[in-house]
Amino acid sequence: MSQNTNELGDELMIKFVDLYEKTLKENGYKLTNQRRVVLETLYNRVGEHLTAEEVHQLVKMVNSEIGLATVYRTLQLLSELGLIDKLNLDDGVVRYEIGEMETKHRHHHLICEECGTIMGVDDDMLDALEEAFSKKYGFKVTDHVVKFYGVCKSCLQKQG
Amino acid sequence: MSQNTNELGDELMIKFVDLYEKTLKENGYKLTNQRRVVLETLYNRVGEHLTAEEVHQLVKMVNSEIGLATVYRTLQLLSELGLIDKLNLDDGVVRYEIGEMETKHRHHHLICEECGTIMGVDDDMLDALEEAFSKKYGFKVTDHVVKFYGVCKSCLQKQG
DNA sequence: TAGTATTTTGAGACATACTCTAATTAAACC
DNA sequence: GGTTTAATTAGAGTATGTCTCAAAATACTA
Repeated sequence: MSQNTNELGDELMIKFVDLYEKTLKENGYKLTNQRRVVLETLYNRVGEHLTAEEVHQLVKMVNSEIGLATVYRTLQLLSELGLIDKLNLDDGVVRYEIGEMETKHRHHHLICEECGTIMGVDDDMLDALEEAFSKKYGFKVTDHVVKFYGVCKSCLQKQG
Repeated sequence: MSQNTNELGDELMIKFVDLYEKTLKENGYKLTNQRRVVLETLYNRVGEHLTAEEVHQLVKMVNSEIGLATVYRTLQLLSELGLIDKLNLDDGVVRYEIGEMETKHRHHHLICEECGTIMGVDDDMLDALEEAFSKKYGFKVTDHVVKFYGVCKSCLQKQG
């Protein structure tokens, strides 16, 4: 049985997994089969915001032996390493997503309160704001989380 | 026994509770004794970021009969009505805070990763950003949550 | 390649923040 | 004051997420 679950030979995915393996190794972690499957699953769902439970369901389709605890641990680890993004919408579940390889992992979210759609938006408009805060409050900003709530384009259109 | 737990006759607090009662009534809710105690407790802790459990502890000092579930419900309700702010730092507990009456309840937070201090910051620097998003993505922003992580002034000084 | 040390995993028990239920109590409105 | 409606209490229940520990996989060394 192949170690790699991607039988189609998707070059991009291989490149992507290689890159992530490098980061794992640099931090003293191993790219296990389970971690690879989680990564590939996320890769196949770029732009979606999945809960640990959802990831577990998807992952089990590839390897039904993988446990929920492993998925939780893996998502947490990948998130700590900055390989994936964690998103908390205050609805009692934490979501994770993987970004495009090229873009920075850090971005904002537009959350539609009508249909629940979550849009990831890459934008560094906040860099200036960070500097302003540094000066004004003597606070050295190292990271930020920004969520915009509102109504998305398509819901606005439906409302007329 | 007095209905009002504030025996000192703090005019500001009375004014404050009156204002909040008005908002509750306008939305079809009653200002019960329990809700008043929760409000007064928060009022006495302006600027702090309390968990439901902490609020419950404080509230029980005034009226030991008040249950935890009521505190949870009250905090949720007040938050929905915009009377208090909800803050999620992703550490498994939701915190609540009450703002000064004069200032808008919506503000940003600076979270020090060294000492855990949470600073509330009133600033409308994001208004411009909201407009930019509206134009760029056709997304009508109605609210936003912004958290800055980093190192606070006093921790920076300690580090030298 | 065999042996050893270190990580990682899996299953399920566990922890904990929060919510629901149903009977009781309190508040609002004539 | 009596009626209606909303709110509260206590504790059982729910759900997300974590911990434990034996077993397995991986990396390291000879």
